[in-house]
Amino acid sequence: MELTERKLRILQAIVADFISSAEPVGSRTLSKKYGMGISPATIRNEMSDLEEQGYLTHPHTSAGRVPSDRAYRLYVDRLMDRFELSKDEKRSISEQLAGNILELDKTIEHAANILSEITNLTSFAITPKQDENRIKYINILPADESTVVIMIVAESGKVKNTVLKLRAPYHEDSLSLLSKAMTYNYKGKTISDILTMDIIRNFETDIEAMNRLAESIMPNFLKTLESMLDINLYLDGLTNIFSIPEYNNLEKAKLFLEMINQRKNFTEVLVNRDEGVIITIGAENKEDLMQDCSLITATYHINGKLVGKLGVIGPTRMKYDKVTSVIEYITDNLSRSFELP
Amino acid sequence: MELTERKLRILQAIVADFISSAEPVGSRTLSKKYGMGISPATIRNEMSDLEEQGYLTHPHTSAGRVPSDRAYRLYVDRLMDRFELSKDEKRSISEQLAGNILELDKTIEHAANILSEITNLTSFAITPKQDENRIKYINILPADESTVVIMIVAESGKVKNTVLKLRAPYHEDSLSLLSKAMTYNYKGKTISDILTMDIIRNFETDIEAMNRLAESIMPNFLKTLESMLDINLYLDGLTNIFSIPEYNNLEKAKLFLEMINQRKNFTEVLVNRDEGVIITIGAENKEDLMQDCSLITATYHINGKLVGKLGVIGPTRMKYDKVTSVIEYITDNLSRSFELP
DNA sequence: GCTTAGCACTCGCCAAGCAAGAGTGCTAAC
DNA sequence: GTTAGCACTCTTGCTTGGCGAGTGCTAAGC
Repeated sequence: MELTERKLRILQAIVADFISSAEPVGSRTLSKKYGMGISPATIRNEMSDLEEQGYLTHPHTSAGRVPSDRAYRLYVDRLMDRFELSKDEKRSISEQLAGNILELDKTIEHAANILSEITNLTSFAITPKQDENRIKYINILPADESTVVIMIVAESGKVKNTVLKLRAPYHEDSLSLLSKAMTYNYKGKTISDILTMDIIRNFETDIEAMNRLAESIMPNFLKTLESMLDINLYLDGLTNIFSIPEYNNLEKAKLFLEMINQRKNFTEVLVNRDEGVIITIGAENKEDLMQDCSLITATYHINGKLVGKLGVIGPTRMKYDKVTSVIEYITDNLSRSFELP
Repeated sequence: MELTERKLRILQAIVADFISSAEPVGSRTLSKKYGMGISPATIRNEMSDLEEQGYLTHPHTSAGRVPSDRAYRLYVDRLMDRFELSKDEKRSISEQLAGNILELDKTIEHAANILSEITNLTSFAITPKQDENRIKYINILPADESTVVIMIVAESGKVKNTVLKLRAPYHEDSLSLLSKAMTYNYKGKTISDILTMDIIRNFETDIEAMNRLAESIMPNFLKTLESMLDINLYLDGLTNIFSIPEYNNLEKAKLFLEMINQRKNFTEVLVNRDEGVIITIGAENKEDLMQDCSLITATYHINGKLVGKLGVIGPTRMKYDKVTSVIEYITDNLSRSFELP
C-alpha cells in the first residue's frame, strides 16, 4: 500500500500534535484542529491503514494514536519543515559562546549548557579524541629545588601539565637538555604512537645526569600523555527529564539517569557515532536502555581536524526540527571559533 | 523531665532500627527485637514521654514512632557507637586513593567516587579556595610564531595555563623578559591580591616590544588567574537517592537533584561550613531544600594549609556512625598524601 | 467507490466503599 | 511501676461502578 498525499498529511499532523501534547491523538481532534477538510470517520480509516503499515500504535482500544519509531523516522526524513532559529536566538547563542573561548574545554562544556537550556532536554558534549593529535613540544620546567613541571603542548593547542616531586635535586641544565631531547624525539608524533613506542631506551645518552632525570620523569610523562587521551564528557540538563511526561515515573527516570551516568559506556556510544548530524530514534539505537530514547548528535571540528561531538538525548517524542537546528548552529559556531586564525 | 537511662536505651534502639529499616518503629517490634526485658505497653509509655519531649514523632495515630531531628542530634552526640572500619575497607580505600595522585583534582574527584560507592549516598568534594594561594612563578612560553602559552604556577603546586594566539608575531626574548618581569612582580603575592592590584601600569617599561606584548597578554593572564580561583565541585552517586525510600517519589527526588545541581549555591553552602567533621541534621540546615536532609562534611588540607571539603548528603535517616568514619578516614588520607614530602 | 453519520463497544481512570493489619492509648489488674 | 486487654484510629490494598474518550463497524449519502 502506498502512502498517499493525504496519509502523509495526516501522519504529519499526528506526529506534530503528539510531539507538542504528549497525548495520543484522536480522530476528532485531528479533524477539528488541523482543518483537514475531512471527517473524523475518514481519518479513522486512514489511521487504521497507517497502523497496519507500522506508522502508528495504539496504547489501548479506546485511546488515540501514537506515532511509532518508523513514523518519527519518516517525519525526520521527509515530513518535517526546516526550522529556522530566530535572529535573537542565533545572536544569543553566538554571544554566549564567544564570551568564553579562553579554554577549549570550558567552551565545550558551556556549549552543552546552552544546548540543554534551549531544548529543555539532557545535553552532552565530548571533547575530541586525541589519538591523532601531534606533539608540538615538551618542556620540563623547574618549580623548586626538587619539583618540576612537565608540560606537553600538542599541535591542536591542547596543553597538559603535571607537577612532579623528584627524589633527588636536579640540575637546571639537565632539565632544558631533557626538554630539548624529548621534543626532538617526539615532535610531530601522535600521542598514541608515542605510547606504543619503546621510549625509555631512547634516552640512554652519554650524559649521566640526564639519564637519571629521564628515568624518574618518564613514568609521569607517560601517565600525563596517557591522560591527554582521555575524552571528557560534559552533561547538562539531567533534571530536565523530570518535566518530561514520558519520564513521569520513578523507575524510568532512574534508568535514564543511570544509563547516562555510566559515563564510560555513554561516551563510548557517542564516540562510535558517525560524523555530521546523526539522529537515531528509539529502537534504532542498539543499546537496551535507549530503546525509547532518541539521540541527536553533531560534530564540531578543531582546526578542521580533531572531531568532538555534541547533542541531546530525550524521549522519542521531541522537537526534532528545532533541536536539530540548534545543535547544528552550535556545532558550526564551535568549529568556526576553533579554526586557526 | 530528665532522660532516664531506660529512655535513652529505647531512643537508641528506635533510631538504630529506623535507620536500617526506614519503617516507623512499633512498641512490639522494639520489645521483641531488642530484648529490652520490658513489655510493649511499658515501652509505649516511655515513647509517649519521648514524643512529648520532642524526640519522636508520629506519622499518624496507628503508626510506629519515627525519630525527630532532635533525636538524631542526641544520637550523633551521645548515643552512637564509634564505628571502626574493617582492615579490608581501610586498605581498599587507601589503595584506591594512592593509585592516582598525579593530579590533585583527579584525586579529589576520585575520593568523592569512593565515598559514594561505600556509603550508597550522594557524595561531593570541593577543591580548596585559592585566594590565599601564592604565585610561585609565571612563564610565557612560545608555542608557534604567533601563539604563546601562559603558565602560572602557584606555591601549592597548582598549575594553570592558557594558549593564546597573538595578533602580531612576537620576539622570543620579549617572552622570557616578560616572564621574568611578571614573576618578579607577582611572586609571593596571593591570587586575590593580584586581581585587586592595578596591574597593566606596572609594565610600562622602556622596552617598547615588551610593553606591546604585555598589553596583549595581560587580559588573558588575568582571566586565567581569575579562573584559578574557581572552586571545583565534584558530585557522585546522584542516582543513589533513587534507592532510598525517603525519595521514592518523583517530586522529592526531583527537588533533591535540582538542589544539588544548582552547583553554585551548593558549593557556596559547602564553602561556608566550618572546618573539621560537621554534621547538620534536617532543620539544622538553613537552606529550605535541605530541611529533610542531613549533610556531613569534613575537611582535608593541602600542605597543611589550603582547605578543601568532602562529604555526603542524604536523608536524615542515614548511618551516621559509618558514614562519619568513612569521611574522616578519607579526608585524613587525602591530607596525608597532599603533604609536602 | 469514497465519505460520513450513528452507535455500540472497549478501555483507562477515578472516586467511593470495604476489609485487613498495624499500632496506639487507655484502663484496670498485678 | 509494670503489664495484659481491648477499643479505637489510620493506612493500605482491593473491588466496584460510573464517566469519558476514542475506536470500529455498518449503513446511508454523494
